[in-house]
Amino acid sequence: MSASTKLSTSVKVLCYLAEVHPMPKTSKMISEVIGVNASKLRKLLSMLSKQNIVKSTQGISGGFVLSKNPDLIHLQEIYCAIEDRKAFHLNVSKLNDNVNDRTVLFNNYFLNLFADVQVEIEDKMRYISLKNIMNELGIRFYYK
Amino acid sequence: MSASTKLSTSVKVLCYLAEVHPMPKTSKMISEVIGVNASKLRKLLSMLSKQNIVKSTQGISGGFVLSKNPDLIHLQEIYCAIEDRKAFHLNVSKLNDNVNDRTVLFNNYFLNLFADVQVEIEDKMRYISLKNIMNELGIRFYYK
DNA sequence: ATAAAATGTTACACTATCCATAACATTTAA
DNA sequence: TTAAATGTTATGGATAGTGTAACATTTTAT
Repeated sequence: MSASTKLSTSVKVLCYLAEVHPMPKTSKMISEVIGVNASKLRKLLSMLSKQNIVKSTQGISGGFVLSKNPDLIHLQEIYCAIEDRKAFHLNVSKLNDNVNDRTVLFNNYFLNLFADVQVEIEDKMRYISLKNIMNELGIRFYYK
Repeated sequence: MSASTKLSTSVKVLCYLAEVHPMPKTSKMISEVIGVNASKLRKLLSMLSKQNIVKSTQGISGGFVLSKNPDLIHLQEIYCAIEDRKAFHLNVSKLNDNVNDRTVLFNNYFLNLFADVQVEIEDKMRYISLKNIMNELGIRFYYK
């Protein structure tokens, strides 16, 4: 799953959980609504759970619930929860005998450039909440 | 080759061509300096040639030359020359019977968001010229 | 307590993509 | 005319991604 696909899938799931809040939904139920394999959803949701975006409970009548209000969940934290690798990733040259100072110089330059870009992307996402998205898409939700 | 690797490799090559300007350099020569396979370099350089960033001449004593001054070559045009796909690419769901209006809604939302991000990245790159980079890295070049 | 049912994680076969290189057709200048 | 360069296609091996299954672990309802 690409970073962008993971992000959009996560948002779809979270919007669904916001709509049906506070009813816990199992990965199987979500799978049927979203159309993504339940096992894969569990992997995604387990990461969101570790960052306290959703709350999971096991056992009978368990499932997943939003752990905070949609206006407190931002795209940036979703993105960081599901993606450790950066959006722009430089495959720096393997260090061998042929690597000279010049190569190191270039690699550092692009590493910095891509880091800058990354920061800008995350800044943009930091100001978009789940509530923003649902409002924009005309999805009603109930919370608290 | 990832987009970022193609970009940094291209810049390395272009800097080298700027340094030795106006002497044509063959893909084999460049390969030995940059440490990237000559065939792969030709593929990259052929794309740069189509966007008039380098000029190629075939035959004996042929090779590649910068086609304009380093201060007129910007990262954005290099990036566009070598990469058709966007940096952020949404794998939109295959359209089947299960795809409902909701899915289309989400896909459009993220398509727009990623397009915005793409524009910002390109804007950033539009203001970085090859000359900027060479100055910053302390690489002297001769042109015209 | 026990069993049912959920998450969380690992494993796996299959596929697709990537990558380095080779091979060859095409072009061009000496 | 020929040598030598680019431009493009092909290829085989490695690598990564995908969808799914399997199973251990946890937890609640009875």
